[in-house]
Amino acid sequence: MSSLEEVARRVGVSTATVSRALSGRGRVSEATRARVRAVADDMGYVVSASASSLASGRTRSIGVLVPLMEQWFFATVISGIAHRLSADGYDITLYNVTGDPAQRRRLFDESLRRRRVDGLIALSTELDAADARELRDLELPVVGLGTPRTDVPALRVDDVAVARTATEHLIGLGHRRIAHIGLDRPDLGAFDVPTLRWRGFHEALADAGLRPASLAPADCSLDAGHRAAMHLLGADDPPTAVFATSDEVAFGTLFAARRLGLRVPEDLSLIGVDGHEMAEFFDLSTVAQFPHRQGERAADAILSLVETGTLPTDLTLPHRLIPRGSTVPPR
Amino acid sequence: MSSLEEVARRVGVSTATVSRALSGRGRVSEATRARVRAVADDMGYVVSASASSLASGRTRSIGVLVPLMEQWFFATVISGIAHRLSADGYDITLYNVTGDPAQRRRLFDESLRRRRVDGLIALSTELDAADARELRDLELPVVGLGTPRTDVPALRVDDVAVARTATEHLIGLGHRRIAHIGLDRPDLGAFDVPTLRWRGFHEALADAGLRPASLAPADCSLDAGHRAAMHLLGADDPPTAVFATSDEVAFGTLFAARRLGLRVPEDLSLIGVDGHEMAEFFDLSTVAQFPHRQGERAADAILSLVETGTLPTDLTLPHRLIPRGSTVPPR
DNA sequence: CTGAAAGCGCTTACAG
DNA sequence: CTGAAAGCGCTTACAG
Repeated sequence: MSSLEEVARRVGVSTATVSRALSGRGRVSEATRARVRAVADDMGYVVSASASSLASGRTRSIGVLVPLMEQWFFATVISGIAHRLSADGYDITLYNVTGDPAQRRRLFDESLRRRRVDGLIALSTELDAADARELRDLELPVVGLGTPRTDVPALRVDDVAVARTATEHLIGLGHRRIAHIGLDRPDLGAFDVPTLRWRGFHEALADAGLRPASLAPADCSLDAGHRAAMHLLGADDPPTAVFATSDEVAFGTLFAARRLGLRVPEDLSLIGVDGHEMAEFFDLSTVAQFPHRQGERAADAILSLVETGTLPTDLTLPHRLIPRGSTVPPR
Repeated sequence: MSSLEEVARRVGVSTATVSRALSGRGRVSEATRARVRAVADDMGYVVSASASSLASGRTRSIGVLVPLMEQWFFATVISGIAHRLSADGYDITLYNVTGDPAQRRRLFDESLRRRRVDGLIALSTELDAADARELRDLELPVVGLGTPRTDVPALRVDDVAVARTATEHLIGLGHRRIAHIGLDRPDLGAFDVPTLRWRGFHEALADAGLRPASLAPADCSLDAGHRAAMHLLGADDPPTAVFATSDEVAFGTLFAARRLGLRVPEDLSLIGVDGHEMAEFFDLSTVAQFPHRQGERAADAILSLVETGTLPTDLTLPHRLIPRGSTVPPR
């Protein structure tokens, strides 16, 4: 015997009424609703997710596509998403997207087709036109966060402005030989985060009549930052200031500087991006972007899309310069 | 019309046969199976998660209870879990457990009762007898990881041994005034991780005929470690060595030492626990415990419990001393 | 090896 | 406001 049926029997109403009373959809008299609630609570009854999903077509679960969940930034975004979703009674299903194309195919062709989620948040995941079409065919709403500009709507910080802010901070302090550790030789037609930061860096320098001292390639990890910085700072005539594309890259740069006997900020000014919790301890200047809040905003957006079919009007994410001891005028 | 029905119609067999062919359960001739597969692939057909779950009682999803997912340690464990689960076609549902008792009640009384998952991995979450009973009533298999000793089976590192290893390393170097930054005044009846590490620390000192120089309280975060260390190291007659209960606490200690003008390792030897990626850059000695692998092991265990009803025989997790530059003999 | 049919536990038009 | 009943899309004994 189904439990809903048991509740109905005990209260003396139909299963339809119990369903309405418990879900809040459809009209039920206040008295009936109260009795149903009381009996259900007493029995410890909760609707079965799969039965409810099958009948209603809604799962009350949101999927999150995430590339590197060990990184502080993504872990913090996910925490923000979870915080907001659980407040609305939604579950969160994690899909770890690796670089492996076969795994990615399986994700799109199988996992998402199983319809276990009502909507999707894609974190820094590149969705090409085919992906976007597939999601549209599945009628699966998506919201991106830090995704390159594609056909799917996305929340974004203005990464060009972020990079300009950081770079102009260094210029304003009097630096003239400024290097970037982030993306090298970007595809100028691209709109991914590292490319946009590269662009902002170049624009700020150009506006000031400066040319980049050098550009060291690195992805966003500590390790890559460290390697790039060892290379950059170990060369002849190193820059007096570095704009790192993330705080983790900046940490790597810090370790490299220390190993090379360069002092920060005396010999080298350094600024990152993110507002990493450890940046404060390193006394690292940064452009903060509040990832926990970003997660909440992304959750708001996907819930709005799933429940009302509309997106919040403002999809812009804030950022803020936080100057600390790692950036000073050059000697 | 249901899609399974559509596949059946196209192949010219019953839906029962399609179901068997696609799931691999029950006998189907190889020829039939191949035709069904081909048509299903061609149509892009994938079973509906909710329909399949409702009919079979299995969700192919595992829930993960996690207290602090922003922390590197937990994020890395989850990544290991996800890696292993996705290889077996299982989804992962994240349940963020906060300190809020109401949220915790909701988790047990509602979320888990919805039966959206086949099993549960509890990360460092204290499950009391009532929780364990509730899970048993729900017939929801659980495996703990880093959970205090309770009624639920759990994978564990031997935390007493971990702490002994770290402490004996310091003693072996010749230190006599050794402090612990971790738990202060533990409940000696408890078996949670910080308490066990506290115990190992004390045992190692006692065996060497030493007494703890001091004990500074801290939870496992960078911030708490920093605060505790400022207090401990700023006092008269500071210790010559510190055993920090985690690498993040050790980082906080490192920042505190720097702020107080103490040099590591010249003025202070320092060792942590975890094997944090950043420990290498800080040249921090540590007792590594391989969280990614822990996640995989936990996933293995819950899958085994869900699918065969048995646990792997060995639930012990390894650890290993990694001596680095932060620990040297005292002056 | 395969099919007919019941059933998993809900939700939701439809009718009153 | 409430109920009878169909239906959501599968799985699985049962029978052959």
